[in-house]
Amino acid sequence: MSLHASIAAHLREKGHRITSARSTIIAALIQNKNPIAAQDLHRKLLKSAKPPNMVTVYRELKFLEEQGIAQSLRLQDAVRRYHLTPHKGHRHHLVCTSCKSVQPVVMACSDVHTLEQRIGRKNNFTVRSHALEFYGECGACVKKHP
Amino acid sequence: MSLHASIAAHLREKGHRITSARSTIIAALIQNKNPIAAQDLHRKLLKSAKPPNMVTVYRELKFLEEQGIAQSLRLQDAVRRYHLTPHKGHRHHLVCTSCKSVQPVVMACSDVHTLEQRIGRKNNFTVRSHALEFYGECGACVKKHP
DNA sequence: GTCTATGCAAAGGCTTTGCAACCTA
DNA sequence: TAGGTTGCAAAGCCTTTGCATAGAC
Repeated sequence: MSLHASIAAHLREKGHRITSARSTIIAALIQNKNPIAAQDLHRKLLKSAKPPNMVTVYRELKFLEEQGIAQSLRLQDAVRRYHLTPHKGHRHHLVCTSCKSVQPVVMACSDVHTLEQRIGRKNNFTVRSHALEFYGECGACVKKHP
Repeated sequence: MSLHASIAAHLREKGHRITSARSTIIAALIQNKNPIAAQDLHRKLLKSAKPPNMVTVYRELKFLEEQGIAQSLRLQDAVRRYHLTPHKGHRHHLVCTSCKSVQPVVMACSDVHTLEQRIGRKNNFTVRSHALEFYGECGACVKKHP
């Protein structure tokens, strides 16, 4: 069963309907591995057979997050970006300050976890999760503007 | 010379004026060590002698950032928070998901820097800076809701 | 046929901008 | 006095909400 089909089955099981908008959006998320903003996703879908409304994209992404199928994050700009929930581990991000691309990095968090423990104890704070982003320039942009 | 006076002197030197709004806002930033949102700062200043306008607070914080006196950051909510530029090092943050407080943690970034190098090489990405936030519950909130 | 999901319009929250009046140096 | 600053109003951007209609099952 394809990823799309298994997500659809999961939703149907919960009593949700697989409409063309929903299907299109899920497909786009599967295809697009990097976190993407609602507006950008909508722009992309304008080329599709039956482009869903901007509002629908917002609502659908929020819905998929509630269902645990997608996750969202915000970087230093105020924009919320969504990506499929990875099967395991959690992601950190490489943000190119030049072309604004956001790229997930899957990596072991063990170093950060050690840090978490230390910081938590020192500050009387119970750490539940963390977010780590690296800002800089991606390979392509370094080539363009050396 | 107090911190406030030295900031004022620095700005005057650059041809800027020390108005009552500016002075009030700088004083508030000095007093308030944790990152604070424009709206919250404005609310606080309503109690002061001559409360500056909301718009002025926004403009002033942006100005102070341009002058290198303040720095801003955004967490997972879309709100921009400002704090004075620390003399050395850079800060990471403890964000309480219960009371929404944001607390800076000064810590050595050496571990993260090592990570930076590794990640950068592996992904063909030139890392220039990073942001690390810890989400969880502060001591007070853990006590309240155990 | 039922009830979820969609589209449209409008509103909401945070932040920025235009412009005339104000006030510091 | 001159020019940086302020306040007011209005607009901008991203996102959410209300409500009637459309469409999946």
